[in-house]
Amino acid sequence: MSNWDDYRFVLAVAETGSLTSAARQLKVSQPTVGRRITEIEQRLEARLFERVPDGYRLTDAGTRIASQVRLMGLQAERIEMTARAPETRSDRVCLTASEGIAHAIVTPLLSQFRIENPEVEVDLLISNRSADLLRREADIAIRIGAPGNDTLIGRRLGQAHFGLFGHDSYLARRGMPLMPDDLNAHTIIESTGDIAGLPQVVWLRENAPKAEIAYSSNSILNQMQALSMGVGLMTLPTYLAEDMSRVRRVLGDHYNRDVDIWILTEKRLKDEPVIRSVLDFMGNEIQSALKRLPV
Amino acid sequence: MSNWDDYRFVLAVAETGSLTSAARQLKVSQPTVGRRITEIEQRLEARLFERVPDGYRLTDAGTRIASQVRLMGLQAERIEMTARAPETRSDRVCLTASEGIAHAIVTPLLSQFRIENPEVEVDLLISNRSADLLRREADIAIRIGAPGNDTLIGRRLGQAHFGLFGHDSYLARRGMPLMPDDLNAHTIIESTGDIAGLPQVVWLRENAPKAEIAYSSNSILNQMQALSMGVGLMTLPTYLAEDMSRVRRVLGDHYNRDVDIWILTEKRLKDEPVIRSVLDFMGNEIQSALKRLPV
DNA sequence: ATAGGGGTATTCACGGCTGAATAGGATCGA
DNA sequence: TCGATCCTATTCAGCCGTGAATACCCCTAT
Repeated sequence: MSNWDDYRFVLAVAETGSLTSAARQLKVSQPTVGRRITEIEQRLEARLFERVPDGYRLTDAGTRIASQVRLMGLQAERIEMTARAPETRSDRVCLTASEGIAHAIVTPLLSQFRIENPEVEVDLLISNRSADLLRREADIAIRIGAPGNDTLIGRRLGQAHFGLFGHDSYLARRGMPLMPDDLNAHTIIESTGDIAGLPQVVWLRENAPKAEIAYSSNSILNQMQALSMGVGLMTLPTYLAEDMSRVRRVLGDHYNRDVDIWILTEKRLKDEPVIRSVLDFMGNEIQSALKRLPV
Repeated sequence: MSNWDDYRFVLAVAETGSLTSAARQLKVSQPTVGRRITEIEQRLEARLFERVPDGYRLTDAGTRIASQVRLMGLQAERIEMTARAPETRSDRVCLTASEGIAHAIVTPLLSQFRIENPEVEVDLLISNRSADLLRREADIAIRIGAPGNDTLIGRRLGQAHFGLFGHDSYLARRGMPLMPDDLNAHTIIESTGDIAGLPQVVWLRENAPKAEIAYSSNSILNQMQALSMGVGLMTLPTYLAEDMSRVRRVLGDHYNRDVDIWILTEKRLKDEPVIRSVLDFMGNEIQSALKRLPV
């Protein structure tokens, strides 16, 4: 990992198509650009540019890398923006939760919260990446699993229960699986992206390696849409399943996973009164909501 | 915009807490690190570190910037990963669309597509950032707006129509707004995050600057949940509104925005047969689905 | 053919960045 | 109180990366 600045040169050459014009743009000399490029090609052990008579052209590998570098450039710009932007701490609280938790638990609670605390504005950020707190894109997170980082603190609110579900139309067509092995002859709805690594998802994938995958997405709510169209079987927490019509649980105790739900915040924020009020309200309400759930 | 490499130094000092140990980690000398830090502080015109007796500590501004720099570091790592990873092209097609389009249009079409093309696996990525194609996290995007980048090509599929909607329970309680000005006495459901800048969202914000914001989120489907609980008024495309019960349109022609829907892909990909099949199927089906929509 | 305008590769003097050395401040424990 | 041990700031010789200059390659228009 050395010299990020070289990437700036890659970007310029990729954009302008020649060392000379890249040098003009970067306000350095042409030999310098040339050297930097060969240097980074050696470091990455990959040929990024093809030397053509009228300049430098991206190779296939180079194209792939250049698109990544472009993002790095955007991030560099964002840094400068952040530096120039004045420090703001709004009286607005940003809460983040996964799609499913937000849909079934947080959104219904939020309107109640607003009635009791009309002066607090709450913004709900749907996201499955737990980096959001550290990035300061959110102030409070409701997540599966304990704080993984020591700048975060939190409180365990209870458990969510996951089961495997199918729509009546699917089950009528394909029959009801009775044992985990039966899943290999079934069709499932798969999770990808940020939610691909959740334990309940991994279990299904490992126990039904031969099952056909009919639909895969990073969005639980969209998976539920596919579920209710009878596309396949799907892992679902009971708090989402109980509101769906004509969907029933399969495999019962053979597929039964419990996960801990936590409410988290950054250490620095925990004593701010606005944060505190959301933290306490949401914590208590979700805690009792989780207790009411079927197991 | 100069010398991205300085950010690497910022990161090291932020992590280690002193010039000396950062120098050790970066395998350069302590004065070099010190110079680079003061240099970038001057460039950004911001004090990133506080000089404390036992080293350098991030200031508040520094903390904000450091978290951005960390992302740049992740991106740098990703570049190196990309460079080392062998070129792979799976037979899986990744499609990306916004939450709402995915929910109402793409998911229903996907099961049909699978029946006609059982050999093609399609993965659906829900996202509102249009960078996904450039990042190569997805192969095909269905988006609002034309390709903004010349490595992308696409085809216009038609228009979606946006209106302002309220739930019966809300309208009974608060009355029906008749003119745009009336909105200032109403409560609205607001879009934040990636979808905050969409034209239909901006229109509402500008035309109802005094309206109370009852709920704000980056997820349309969660906003719809709030809408159906009668929390407030909300901007919605007709393809989502038509499936909601007890929700009716307000302001009629006074709030009426049309946006173009496009299907996009990267130039290099457009001739791959697998991509082609998804592109054609989705393009045609969405095109005729959009034509059937109420205006 | 040939001149001219695009480009890259190579050379070499030089200026700026680097690092070793050093001075000096703060804290801690004997 | 003093030495040890962290740390930063400053200095200055030396080296490395830079840029002007140049050779040369390729293409095109005259």
